[in-house]
Amino acid sequence: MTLPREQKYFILRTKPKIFEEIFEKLLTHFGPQGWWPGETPFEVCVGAILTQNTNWKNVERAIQNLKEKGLLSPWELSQIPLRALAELIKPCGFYNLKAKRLKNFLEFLIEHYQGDLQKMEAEEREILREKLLQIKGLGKETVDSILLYALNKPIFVVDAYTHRIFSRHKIIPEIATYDEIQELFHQNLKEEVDLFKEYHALIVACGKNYCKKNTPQCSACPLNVFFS
DNA sequence: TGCCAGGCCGGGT
DNA sequence: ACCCGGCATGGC
Repeated sequence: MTLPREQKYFILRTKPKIFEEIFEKLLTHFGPQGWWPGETPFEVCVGAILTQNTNWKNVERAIQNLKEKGLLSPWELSQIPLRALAELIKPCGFYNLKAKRLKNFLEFLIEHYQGDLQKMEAEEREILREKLLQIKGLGKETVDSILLYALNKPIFVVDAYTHRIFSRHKIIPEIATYDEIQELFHQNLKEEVDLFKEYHALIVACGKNYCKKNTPQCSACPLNVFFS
């Protein structure tokens, strides 16, 4: 796939190293982020599902509730009734939906890997990705977050911030799809887990602090130096 | 007060 | 193949 649409926007022609340069600029500005904010791979999986279209602060509350009840492990969490689970994760919103989605993921994890994320990690990346995408409620971003941050697979996580920041700076077209954006990162970066982890985290930092939805001018953004 | 947040699904064109 | 409403809480 080669971004057949709107190729005129494509800045790589004149700035072939732009993806690496942006990473360096963000890293210098924000410093290392050390993502994902979670103590265990399982907590990362739970957080990835709960944070769908949701402020991370609210997700922290939900996770804290689970932690206090000692439910933050696959077997424990699979035992709690759906209704009770929904009640516990209420602070993160969409709680009925997300309770079911957690259950769907747990069912898959236990059925195929006996609740052992290390066994899941042993799977080949693309095979596992396709399997995870079959789970109802897990889309590309959620699955890729789990693959990268919980299972250490080299795959780039694309999110709303990635799309907004890179399209706003004319690096990608507004209509670019998830797959197209992801492929650009893969084509223009070394395929390293730590790089992918840090890069996505830095994009989120930039999106939260500067490239906000309602401030299109983005005046203090450290990336403006590329387009002055 | 209203808009936004680290999406995804299902039904309708 | 897109497009859109629904899902829901808490922060600013």
